[in-house]
Amino acid sequence: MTEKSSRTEPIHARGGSGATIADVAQAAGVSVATVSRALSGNYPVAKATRERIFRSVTDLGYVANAHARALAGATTRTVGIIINDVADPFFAYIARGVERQASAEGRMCLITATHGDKERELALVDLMREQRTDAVILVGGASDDARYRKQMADRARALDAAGSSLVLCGRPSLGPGVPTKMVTYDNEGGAFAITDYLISQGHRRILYVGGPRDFSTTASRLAGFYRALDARGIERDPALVHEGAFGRGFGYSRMRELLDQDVDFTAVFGANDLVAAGILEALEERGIRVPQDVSVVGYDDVPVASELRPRLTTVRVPLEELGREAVRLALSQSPHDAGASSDNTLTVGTHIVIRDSVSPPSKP
Amino acid sequence: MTEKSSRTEPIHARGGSGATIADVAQAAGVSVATVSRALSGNYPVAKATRERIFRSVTDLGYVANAHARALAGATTRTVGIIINDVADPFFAYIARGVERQASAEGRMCLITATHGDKERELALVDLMREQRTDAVILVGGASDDARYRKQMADRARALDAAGSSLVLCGRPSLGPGVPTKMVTYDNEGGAFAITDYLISQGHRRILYVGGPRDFSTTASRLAGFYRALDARGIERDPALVHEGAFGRGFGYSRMRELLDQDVDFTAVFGANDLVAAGILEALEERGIRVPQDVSVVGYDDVPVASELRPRLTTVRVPLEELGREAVRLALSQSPHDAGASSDNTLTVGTHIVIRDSVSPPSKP
DNA sequence: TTGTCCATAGTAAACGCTTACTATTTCTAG
DNA sequence: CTAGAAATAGTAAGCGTTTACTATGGACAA
Repeated sequence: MTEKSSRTEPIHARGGSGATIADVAQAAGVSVATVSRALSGNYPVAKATRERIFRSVTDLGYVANAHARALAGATTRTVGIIINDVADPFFAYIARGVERQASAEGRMCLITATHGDKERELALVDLMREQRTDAVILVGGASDDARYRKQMADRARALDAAGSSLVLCGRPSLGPGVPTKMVTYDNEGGAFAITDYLISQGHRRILYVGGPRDFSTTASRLAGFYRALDARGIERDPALVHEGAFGRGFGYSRMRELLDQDVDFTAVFGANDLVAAGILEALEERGIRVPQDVSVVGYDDVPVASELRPRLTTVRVPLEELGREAVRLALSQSPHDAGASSDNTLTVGTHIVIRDSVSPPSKP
Repeated sequence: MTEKSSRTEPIHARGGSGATIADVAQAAGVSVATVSRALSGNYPVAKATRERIFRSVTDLGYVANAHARALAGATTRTVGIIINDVADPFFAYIARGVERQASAEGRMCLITATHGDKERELALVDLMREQRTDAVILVGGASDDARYRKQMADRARALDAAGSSLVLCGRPSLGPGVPTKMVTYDNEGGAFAITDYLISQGHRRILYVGGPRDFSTTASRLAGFYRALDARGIERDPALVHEGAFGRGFGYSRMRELLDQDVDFTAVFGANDLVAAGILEALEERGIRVPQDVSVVGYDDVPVASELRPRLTTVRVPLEELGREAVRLALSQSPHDAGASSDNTLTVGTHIVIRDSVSPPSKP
């Protein structure tokens, strides 16, 4: 019996942390190596021995120390996900997809929130790096900032060097040569489709409200919006485009202002469903009927869209699917993207769902 | 130079995991101990040395290995939270509170979901135990099952023995003597208040719909409901109570059945807002006006409640606050509850919020 | 009988960090 | 000037696992 294995009480007496593998080994009368093998099952252990070990495990209520395991072994079986806000349905559904797929692949899921703070986002990536997660999934649009891009690219490289990977989910590439994987949805296409639908119903003066300025998501949706106008030969009118923020509050207050200013329009494109909800509220408050007097559409198709009255016509984004795919891609062995679009970037489609908030304009 | 410090490449060449503290030490020309001290800042290090070290750290893109740190040091700076579903707003708001408070206290947050599976819940507690989280927060009602209770009690003891703690959030105690902390909200009181409000408006025949049978949350809400009836001398009618599930779908389908059966009632108490949303939908479908023909109330005051038309009168539960408090309590040094209610159990209040879904009954 | 091979089990060296001791300077007081 | 106290650095012993090597004892073939 060596000195080491003879200790019976922890040296630092750290509040009596639970049983260790050594305790189990002692109780079962075998070496720690044998216990480790019996537990991981990747090496033959005699049946009788194994049973004795398992009995000791339950008797002692032993669970392995994940940190020791991570330190000694290879992988941590954890994926990290960074979102804006846990309670925002857009992110919550993506997180659900990530959580489900991760747990289906036997991983835990470390969820953190940036609350929209870019610096915090960078810090969180580092935190996940410290945790040695198998992958880190970065969700949601990104602001267009060169310094930020460079910093994130550095982290992508560090993650890559450590055998992990950075998955960009619904946000633009960090540039060629930066080792990332990407899963996105057809933002521009959805915006095009729903704008075109509005036009096909006879609308010509369409207000675009919401979405932060210089933000990738806003840029794509606006691009689709403009493309639809251009395709039908409708002039772009800057007075009709009102960026600002995502969120119900923004939709409500900006719509009120616009109503006060007597702008001429027959339909409103809310940058997302929450903005559209705010728009609907402002409209309702002024006694303007939807869709009889003005039509409204949103984007994302989160549950509010169908709670609203009238039910909101919007663009469906397969949020949960997006999260699932992000994990699949992250955990797949495919090499990272090293530039030109390889199969490391996956795009899921969007489509419009027609409900009750659009009709032909009353004043044609 | 010892053998150990002379190694320059990792023995297992594990896909080139990032720089280690030894690399930083070498680059800065000091010992690892000094680097460790400079980084944690809990021991004096000469200014020049410290600067040299920090320079090497950024040069190498070094971040500490959280697992090694957890293994060597005391705490993991992580709290675990177990909820039903990330995308259910009830849980999402609690999770947001947890996430915010945890990050305010410099902790990470491990979020997992049970999808309503009791076995999975037990397994998740073990997973968190493996992760050696500083605390594990268990959210939401629990089913009343002796075997389950015993198993969870065992885990509470194990967690306690390991210096961590189990926080029960919005669920009943595991019994006297089990070391847990609790934060709850006044479920019964809220149900009483809103039922009493309905009665004060003149309602006598009130339907109660939703909530799983043998579930702690359902039990408390029903208790409050009954207490209000009793207080006003209204007879309890079993035909008016319809347990089943939380969720929009249940509210919708059960309400349809009830409507077909011609049950006599003037108001409906939805076990939560989602159930109430389903109820509203079924009512709308049949052309029954709310609140003119029947009044409806919900519980929780999640965002849907104010999206609905009519806006739902409901009971406000300070969800985010609940999550925050759970973390505060978990991380506080107060000893665990060892039986009789000590200050380890905290109850936050609920109150009704009156909106547009209730009016006096038309047929009095 | 002897030599081989297989099934099991044990030994001990990492993994990357923290921290109790120890060692070396450099001050500061007497 | 010098003893003793700071201030600053280094050494090395863990922390709880995994796993490459070794060791042991039969079973089995020759």
